Formats: sequence, structure tokens, C-alpha cells
Amino acid sequence: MELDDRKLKILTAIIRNYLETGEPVGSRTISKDSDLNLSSATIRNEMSDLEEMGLIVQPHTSAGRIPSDKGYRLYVDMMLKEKEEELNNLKVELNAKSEKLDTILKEAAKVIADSTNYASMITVPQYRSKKIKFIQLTQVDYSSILCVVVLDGNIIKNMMVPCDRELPQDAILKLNLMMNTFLQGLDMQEINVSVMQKLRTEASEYSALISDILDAVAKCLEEQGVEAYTSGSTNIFKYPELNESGKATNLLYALEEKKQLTELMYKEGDKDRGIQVYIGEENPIEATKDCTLVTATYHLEDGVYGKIGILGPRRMDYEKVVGTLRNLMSELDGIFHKE
Amino acid sequence: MELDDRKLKILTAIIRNYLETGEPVGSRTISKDSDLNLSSATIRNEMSDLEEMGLIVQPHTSAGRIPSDKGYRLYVDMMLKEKEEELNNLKVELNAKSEKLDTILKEAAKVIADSTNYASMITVPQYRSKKIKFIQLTQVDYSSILCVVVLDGNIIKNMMVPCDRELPQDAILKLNLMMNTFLQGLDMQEINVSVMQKLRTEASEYSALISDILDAVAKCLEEQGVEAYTSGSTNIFKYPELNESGKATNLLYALEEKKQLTELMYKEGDKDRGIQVYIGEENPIEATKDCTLVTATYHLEDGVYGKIGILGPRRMDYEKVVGTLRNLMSELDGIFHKE
DNA sequence: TATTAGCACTCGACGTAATTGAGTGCTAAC
DNA sequence: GTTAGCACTCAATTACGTCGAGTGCTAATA
Repeated sequence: MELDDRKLKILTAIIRNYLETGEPVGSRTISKDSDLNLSSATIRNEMSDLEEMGLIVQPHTSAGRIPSDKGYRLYVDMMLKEKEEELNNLKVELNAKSEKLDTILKEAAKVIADSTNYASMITVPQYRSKKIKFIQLTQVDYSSILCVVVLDGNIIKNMMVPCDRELPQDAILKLNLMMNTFLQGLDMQEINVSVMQKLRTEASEYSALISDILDAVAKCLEEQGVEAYTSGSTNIFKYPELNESGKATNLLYALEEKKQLTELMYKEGDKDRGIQVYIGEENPIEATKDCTLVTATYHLEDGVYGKIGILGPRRMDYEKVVGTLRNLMSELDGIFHKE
Repeated sequence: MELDDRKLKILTAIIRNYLETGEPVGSRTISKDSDLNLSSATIRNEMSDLEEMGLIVQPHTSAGRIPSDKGYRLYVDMMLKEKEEELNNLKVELNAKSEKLDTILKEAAKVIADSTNYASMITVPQYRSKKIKFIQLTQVDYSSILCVVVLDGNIIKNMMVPCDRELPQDAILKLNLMMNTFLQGLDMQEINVSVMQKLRTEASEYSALISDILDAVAKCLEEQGVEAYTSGSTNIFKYPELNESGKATNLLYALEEKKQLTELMYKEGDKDRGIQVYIGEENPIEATKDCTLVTATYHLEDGVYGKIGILGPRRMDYEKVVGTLRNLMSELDGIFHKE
């Protein structure tokens, strides 16, 4: 069957209406609301066709129709194409002056959740293959050494390493020089046994200390249990269709146990700079099969990226969400690439 | 009226039973369950007395009784006294080897939530009056300076300060020396205008840079929006009496908007090293008036403390909760004071 | 041929009894 | 002081009737 112009108009009218009300929409409503000037009977015939095409479904006989996943998909695809250039004018309230990365991200999640009324989550970028730019050791007191590591992209990590005595000033200087000479420009994989061996030989009497420090560095750099922040998870209670018995609980659980979500968010890789929409059953996570998930990728710099996602009911205000996300992406870009 | 031994036994039997089932408990149940060997009629008479004393209430005529806040209070006080020395043997799975503080705390919250099946939250200690122990400036690349500040208690803060040119090595050394000379041992309040003035004069040509750095330091130290982590917030869905319509939503909202909770958790100060129990209406926060909140204070070192809280239904397994908290407190003590 | 009006039919939602059963208080007997 | 028995209460559950939004089909109309 052909999806002609009129059918399309009716479909979008149905979807729009359903997004607003959350109630199945009947032929009479469309007949009155839209500017098609058709009787409800005609609409009924068309709706019957649309149902046959799998774009809308009836929750039960003698109820109105609601969009199917396929119907949403059509609508979203259309909208994405249409809105390609348009930018929503939401004022993002990120006051991002040199705040820490995770503060910015938390704030971003909050902004998104507040302005869309859906639940949002954002993952912290991974620095899998970051190189060491700079290492600094300092004796802070008689029993501990502070070790600061700066990675490409000015990611700073620091840790305390215990030691058993106070080192003379020149020893510290020497160790610093050594560490930087041997480790600068290397990433984690490249710090192998031979490098460590060399360092230890060179350090002679401080070889044990060097071991401790290297351990600390390694541990600190590996410490990348893909972190994520969520916000507005209680928003899902605003949508009755998600609020049924078990569903909301499962969703909240999934949001709290961010693991699955982050996995999903990374699955797609960073190829796509664009916006991804998963509708209902398209959703790879069981708990979210009654929802729509919209994700966008932001880039801190080449190869360092994270994702931000919005989770809401199928009847999500797609236009607003996409607009908000686009806007936020450009804000984040501005913040991260301002230098 | 006198609260004799038999009444007490009946009361605890009622409470225990209600903790298990969540249903109002009737005279017949007690008559059968407990080892008192009394008929339900006798129990009824006693229950009538207990009700008169305000220790139990009837949700409605012809329903069983449930403990009132006062009844819980009696029970908890008894239990706290009884269990004073006893330590629950929960194996805390904190593998705390030199992990970062916030990782430990997050983990602690999770352990508590998992093992009790209630919601938990933990606040990150504040370092309000911490003194600067050590400051280190390093030029990382031509346009940025890394500033590391170590506070009493080995709290490390760091930040990047932009600068407009590469500084000569000896300038950096001089600045470092200056900063440490002037700022060491001071806390935030003590870094006043006169100190800053002196520093800037001393720094002569780098006076602008010094300003930037001081700003960064100040900002970084002030950055103490009492943080908190929550875990297991979805657990509250396990208790039907909290799961009613709006209640759960409000609770979740309160848990997400940690602000109120952290306020509460700090209100009490750090005088009490012990365990606090707020039952129902005793709860200072509106949203939690249907819950019991149990808090405990942990100490990182003198004057640096945080609280951990467990939020659950009134019918909380008080013994388990108190045991678990006591145990965790001692674990944390072990971790923080091992050196 | 496409559109529309009209009508019978379906089925969830809602409101109002009727029924059930756990539990109580009271009284009289033990 | 304790217990058995009985009448009473009341939330919860079930059953049932009504309502109305919405459909599909058919016949009339443009």
C-alpha cells in the first residue's frame, strides 16, 4: 500500500496528539483537529489502512489508535531530516568557567533533565589511550610522596605514595627527571616490563620506591570504571504509561545501576557524531523496552568522547529533545574547545 | 498504667511480626506465635492496654495493630542498649587499598544498601577549616600552569591556571617558594587581603599571575557543596507501605536532590559519635515522615567527619541496621586510621 | 469513485451494591 | 485472672450495570 501525503498527514496528526495527551486518539479527534476537513468516517478508513501498514495500533477494540514503534520511527526520521539545520534556542545555564570536568557533566545532565522533563544520563569520557605528558613527585611530609600525573588533554591525576623516610632534595629532583625522561609520551600499554626495569636500575637505592610509584600510576590510570551521572530519574513518574507497577521500578533500577546504560552508550563507538534514537523494542536493554532513548555523542578531543542520553516514554517530545541535545552539544563543544 | 513484663513481650512480638510482614497484626497471631501461651482474648485485653498507652495503634477499627512511633522508639531504645557491644559479622567488601576517598564512600553506600535492602546515603566530609600544608606550581606547557594544593589530612586539590607565556625555571622556583612561605599553615579564612597584597608585591612582574592562582586556589577550596552519594534508592519499592502513589516519588526525589538530606545529616554536628534513629514523625524532613532514618557518624580525623544514613520504612529491621552500621563504622575507622 | 452519514457493536472505565473475612470489644463462664 | 463465644465493624474484593468513546460496515450522496 502506498503511504500518500494524506495518510502521512493523518499519521503525524495522530502522533502529535498522542504525544500531548498520552491517550489513544480516535478518528473524530483527528477529523476535528487537523486542517484536512475530512469526516471521521474517512479518517477511520485511512486509519484502518495505517494500522494495516503497521504504523499505528489499537490497544484494544473500540479504543483509539496509538503510534507503533514503526510509526514513531517514521516520524522521527522525518523530523531529524527536517530539523537538520535548525537550532533550538534553549539557554543552557552551564556556567562552565574552568570548572572540573565532572562538575560540568553533572550540571549538563541536570540541565537536560530539567528542561526536557525526562531522565538524563551522561558518561564521563574514557582516556583509554592517553599519553603521559608530565609527572611530578613531591615529598609532602616525612612519610608520603605526592605524585601528580598530567595526561594529554590536561587530565590531572594524583595520588599519595607512602614512603619510609624523608628523601634528600636532590634525590627527589633526580627521580623527577628520571620519571619524566622515561615515561613522557608513553601511554599505559607502553609502560612495559623493560621500561620499568630500566627505571628501577637507574633509581638504584630507590628502586623499591619506584616500584610503588609505578604501581600507583598504573592503578590510577586504569581507574576508569566508565563513570556516569544521571539526573531527573524521578521524572519518569510523570508519565503514567511508565508508572505502571513494575516498569518504573525496573527503569529506576537500570538508571541507578548505570552499568548497562553505559555499556549501551559505548557500544556504538564514536563514529556517529550525530543523534541516535532507540524507540521501544529497538532498545537493546530489556528494562527500557517501554521507553525511547535518545543519545548524542560529545567530543572532548580526538578519540576522547562521552555520550549523553535522554530516557523517556515512547511519546517523547522528539523535536524538543533533539533540539535541546543539539544545543547542549554545541555548548559543550564551546566549553571544551575554547582554548 | 504499668508496662509490665508481659506487656513488653507482647509489644515486641507485635513489632517483630509487623517488621516481617508489613501487615497489621491481630491478637490471634500473637496468641499462636509467641511462647506466652495466652488466648487471643487475653492478648486482646493487653493490646487494648498497649493502645491506651500509645504504643500501638489501629489503622482502622477491626484491623490488627501496628506499632506507633512511640512503640518503635521504645523498641529501638531497648535494642540499642542491649546490642551495645555486639558486632554484626557482615563481611564488608570494601577492598580499600589506598582507593580514593570518594570511591570508598560510594562503595560503602552500596554495601550498606545491598546488605540491608534499604536506601543508603553517605556524605563526603567537609574540610571547612583545613590548613594549607603545601602548594606546588609547575609549568605543564607553554600556556598553562598546574597548581597542586595539599591540605591537612593529605587532601589533594589541583587545578590548571592559564598563563600567557612560558616562565623561566627560576621564576617558577621563586613563585613556589613564595607561595609556600606565605600560605603554608593558613586556612581559607586567613588568606585575607593583606596576605594577598604582600604576595602580589613580592611577585612583582608576576603579580597578575599570582592573582589568577590565588583565585583558582580559593575557588577550589571553597568547592565544597556538601557532596553525598546515595545507593539502593530503588529498594524503597520493596515496601508496599512506601510504594503508595506519591510517597515513593517524593522519597526518590528527596534522595536525588540530596540537599535536604545532607543538611539534616550535618545539623546534628559531630558531637555524637553514636547512632541516631529518627522514627516517622521524628524525622525533620517532610518527605521522610513515613520512614525511619538511621544515621551514624564516621570520623576521618579530628573535625573531619561525614555521616552515613539508612532510609527505610518504619518497620525497619533495626537490629540488622544498627549492627551493619556499627560494623561499617569500624571498618571505615580501620581504613582511615591504619597508618 | 471517493466521501460521508448512520447504525449496531465492542469493550474499558466508572460507580454502586453485595459478599467476605480478619479482627475487635464485650459478656458470661471457668 | 483467663478464656470461650458472639455480635459487630469495616477494608478489601467481587459482581454487576451503565456509560461512552470508538470502531467497522453499509448504504446514500456528490
